[in-house]
Amino acid sequence: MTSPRHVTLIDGSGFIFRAFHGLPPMTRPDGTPVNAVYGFTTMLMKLLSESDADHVAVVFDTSRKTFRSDFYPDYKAHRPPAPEELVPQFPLVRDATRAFDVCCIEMEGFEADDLIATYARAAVAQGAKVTIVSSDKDLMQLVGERVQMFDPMKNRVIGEPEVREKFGVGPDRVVDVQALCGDASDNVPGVPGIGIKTAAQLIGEYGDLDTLLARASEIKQPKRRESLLEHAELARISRRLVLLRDDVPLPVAMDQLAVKPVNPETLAAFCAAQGFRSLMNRLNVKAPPVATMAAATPAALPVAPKVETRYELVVSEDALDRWIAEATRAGTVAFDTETTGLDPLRAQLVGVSLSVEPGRACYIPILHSPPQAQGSLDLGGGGPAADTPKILPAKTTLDRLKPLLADPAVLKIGHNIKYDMQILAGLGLVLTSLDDTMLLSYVLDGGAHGHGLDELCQLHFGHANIAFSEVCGTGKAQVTFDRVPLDKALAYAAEDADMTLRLHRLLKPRLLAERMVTVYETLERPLVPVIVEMERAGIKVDRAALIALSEDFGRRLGELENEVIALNNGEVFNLGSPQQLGKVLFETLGLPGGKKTKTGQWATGADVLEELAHLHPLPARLLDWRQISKLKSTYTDALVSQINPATGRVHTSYSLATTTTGRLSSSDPNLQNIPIRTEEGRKIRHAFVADAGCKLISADYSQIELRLVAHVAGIEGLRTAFASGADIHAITASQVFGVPVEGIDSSLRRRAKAINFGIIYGISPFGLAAQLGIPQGEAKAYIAAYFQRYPEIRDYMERTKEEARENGFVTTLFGRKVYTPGIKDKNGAMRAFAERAAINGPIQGGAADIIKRAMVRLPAALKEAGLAARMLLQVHDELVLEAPEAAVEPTIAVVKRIMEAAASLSVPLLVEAGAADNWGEAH
DNA sequence: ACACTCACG
DNA sequence: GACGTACGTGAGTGTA
Repeated sequence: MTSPRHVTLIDGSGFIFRAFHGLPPMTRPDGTPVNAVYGFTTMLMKLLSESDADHVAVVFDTSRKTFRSDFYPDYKAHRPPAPEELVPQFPLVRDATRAFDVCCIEMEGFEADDLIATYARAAVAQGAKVTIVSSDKDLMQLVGERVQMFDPMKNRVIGEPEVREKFGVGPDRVVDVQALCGDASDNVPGVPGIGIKTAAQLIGEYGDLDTLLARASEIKQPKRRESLLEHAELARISRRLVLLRDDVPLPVAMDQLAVKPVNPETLAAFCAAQGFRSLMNRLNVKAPPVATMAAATPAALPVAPKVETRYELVVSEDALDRWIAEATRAGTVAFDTETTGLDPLRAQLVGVSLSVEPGRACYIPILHSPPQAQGSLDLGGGGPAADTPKILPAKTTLDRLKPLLADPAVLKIGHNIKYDMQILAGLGLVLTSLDDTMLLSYVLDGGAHGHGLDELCQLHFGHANIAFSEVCGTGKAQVTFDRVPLDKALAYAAEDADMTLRLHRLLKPRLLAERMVTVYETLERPLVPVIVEMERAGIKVDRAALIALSEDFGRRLGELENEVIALNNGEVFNLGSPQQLGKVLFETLGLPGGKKTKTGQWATGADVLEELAHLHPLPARLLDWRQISKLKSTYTDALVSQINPATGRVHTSYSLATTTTGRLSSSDPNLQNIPIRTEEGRKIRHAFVADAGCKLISADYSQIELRLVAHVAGIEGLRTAFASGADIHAITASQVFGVPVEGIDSSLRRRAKAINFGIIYGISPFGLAAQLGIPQGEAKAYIAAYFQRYPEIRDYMERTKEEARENGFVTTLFGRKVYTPGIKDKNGAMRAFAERAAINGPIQGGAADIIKRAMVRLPAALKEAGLAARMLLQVHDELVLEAPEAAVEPTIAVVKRIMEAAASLSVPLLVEAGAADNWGEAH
C-alpha cells in the first residue's frame, strides 16, 4: 500500500447537472434520456487517460437532507425537483463510474462537497496533490498550495489567482465573503444589501468576518452599518452553511481509491447498453453491432390492429442465425418462452419465440416430443409423426441464443419477463437489458385494469389471442406444451412475441408523455432481476417441525370438534361450514343477535362469535377450532407440500403488477401472510430457518405509513413527535386527549393507535367504532379531537379527494399513479369507498415505492461491502435476508443504511433489525 | 365460480 | 335520515 501522490476528486452530482443542461438531448434506443450520462462518461474517460492521478473517486450527494438543513431548514429548500429526463440518469452515472472501476462515494447527511473537503484534507495530510474536478464556487474555499480545481466543461484550471478573481479575496477568506453576500440558489441568506464586491471590500478591510461584525459600528455608510448590525447572526448562520466540513468519517478508505486498470469489456458492455457507439470505437474494442438509433426507436403511433401476420417455424441453423442477426441488427427484440408448467423452478423450456417487427415472428422449438400415440384418438390426416419436422438440437439453439440474450446492446422485451428470466437462469443463461410490457402497462394504467397479455391485446388492439386452453386443452385432458403439435405451437407462441412487440411500441412512448419514466426506470424495471434472485433463493423451512406442528394441531382439532359437538347436544355438523354453524347458533341453540350477510346467510365471522362468547361456551371453542384449522390447512400442511425437492426450500412467486397501490403480492405460497399475531401462529414463523452457518436477518421500517402521513400531509405535530423518537401512539394519545405522556395508560394508547391507523385507511366514525368497540358518537368525537390537534390532516384528505376527482388517480411521492375508479360514482357508498382508497393510495403506495427503492439498491451495496448476504423475502415494510453468521453485524449495518436512505422525508425513516436462527426470533 | 372466513402489512 | 364502510392482499373450504 503506497501513499497517494495525486488524488482526483470528481464532483459527480455537480457534473450531472451541468452536463444535462449543457449537452443536447440524447436518448437510448429504448427512449431513456442519456445526455448527462454521455457527458459524464466522456469526461471520465478523458480524465483517466490524461491525468497522472493515482487515486480517483467520484463523489455524489445522496439526498437533500443534510446536517445543514437540520439547523437551517430553508437551506437549498426551494430548489425545483430534478427534471424528469434527468432522474433516470442518476443511477446510470453511478453505473458508468463502476464501469470504469472507479469508486462512488456518498454519505447520508452530508453533501458531496463535505466529502470532497474531507478527502482533500486527508490527501494533503498524506503529502499528496489534489485535483477537484468541479466548477462549483462553494468548493473554492478548498483551493490551496496543494489543492487545485479543474472545470471539466471549460477545460480550465482554478487556482488561487482564479479564486481571487472570483471572490476578491484568497481561498482562506472565501467563506467569510460568501457569508456576507449569501447565495440565492442555495438559499444562503447572507446580509441584505451586501453583494460580492462589497463583501470582498469589507473583508479586505477588516481581515475576517468576526472582526468585521465586532467592529460593524465603525462603518461609515449608515445603511450598510445598520444592516450588518441587525443581521450579524444571519451572517454567522450563513458562514456555517457555506463552510465545508472536512471531518466526515471516511466512508471508503483512501487506499480504495487507487486507480485500477480499466476492463475494456466491462466498459464496452456499459457503452453498448447506452448506445454510445462512438465511445466504443475510441476504446478499440469490438463493438456489438447495434442498429441506428432511428431504426431502434419504437414507433410513437399505435400499431394498426390488423396487421398481416407471417410466422415462421425455425428448424434450421440458417434460419436461426438469420433471426438472431436480425434481432441484433434491430437492437430490440420481443421474446417469449414456452415451458412445461407454471412453476419456473420445475418447468422445462420447450421453445422460444422472437419478433422484431409487428406481424412477423418466429418460434424455435427446443423440446417437443411428437404427440404421443394416444390409442386410436390420433386420427388426423397422414399421422403426426410423418409431418413433424425434425427440430434443432437443444444445445445448438441455446448456444446460439446465449450471446443474444446476454448482449446489453439488444433490448429484450418480454411480457412478465421475470418468468422467462427464471427459466433461463435455470439453464445458466443470463438475460441483460430488458423491458417488460406488463410492467409498462402497470405503471401507466395500474388499477385501471389487469395487465395480462391477453387482456391487454383485447383492450388495446381488439384482438383475441389464441387461448392457451385451445392449444393445450383443459382439465384432465390438458397436456403440457411440449406435446403440442408444432404448427399449433407456432401459431400460439409466435403470436405472443408479436403481440408483446406491438404492446411495447404502444406503451413505451407513453412513459415520457405521462411522466412515468422515473417510476418505471428506477423502481420497476431494475426490480425484476432482484426479484428473480429472491425467488430463486427461496427460504428454508424446517419440515420436521412443521409436520410435528401439523400433528399437534390435528389432535387439538379433534378434541375441539368433540367439545363443540357435545355443546350442540351431540348433534353432528361440519364445523367448517358457516352455513351449518349459523343454523346451529341462531336456530338450534336460539342465540340472540344474529346478523345476516348480504346474501342472506347467517354471519358467523370472528366479531360475531366473540359477541356470542359470553352467552354460550360453543362460540369460543369454535373460534379456537377455526384458528387451529386455518393454521393447519393454510400453513403447516400446505407449506410442507410446497417445499421444492431439489432445493429443500420454499420459493414464493412475487407479482409485480397486481396491486392497485404499487405493493408486491406473494403467492404459491403466499409468504407475506405467515402468522405472527398469535402465540400459536408464531410457531409457524419459527419453522422458517436459516441455512447452516447462516442467520436470518429481519429488517423492518418502523411506522413507515404513519411517517408518510406526517410527511405527505405536512402534519407538524406528528413530525415533531417522530423527530423526538418516542412512542408515537403514546404521544398522539397525549396530544389528542390532552393528558401528559406519563399519564397515558394502555387504553388511551390503544385508542390513539386505532385512530392513527384509521387515518391511514381514510377514517370513518363507523369503522373506528367497530375497531374499538365503542359507540359511533364517541368515535366521532375522537376523530374531531384528532382533526383539532392535527388540522393539516383534514386539508390533506380534502386535497387528495379533489385530486382523485380531477384526474381519476392520485400520486405517490415518487410519482406513481394510483387509480381511484368510482370516485365520481352516483352511489354514495361506492364514492366513499373510492375516497378512502384515494386517501390511502399515496400512503400505502409511497411506502411501497420506498421499500422497492431500497431493494433495488441493496444488492450492489452488499456487494460493494463484500458481504455475501442475500435477500429472501419482502413483506411490505420488512426485508428478510440470509447472511453468513460471521457477517451478520456488518450486513445489518448496510441494510439499515440503505433502507433508511431510500427516501428523504421531513421525518426520519427508522429501520429496526434483528438476527436469529429463525424468522420468528429475528423479527 | 362465488361467498365466507381469516392469515398478513 | 339511510346507505354500508375501515386500506391493500392470497388461500382454503363449502356450496351451488
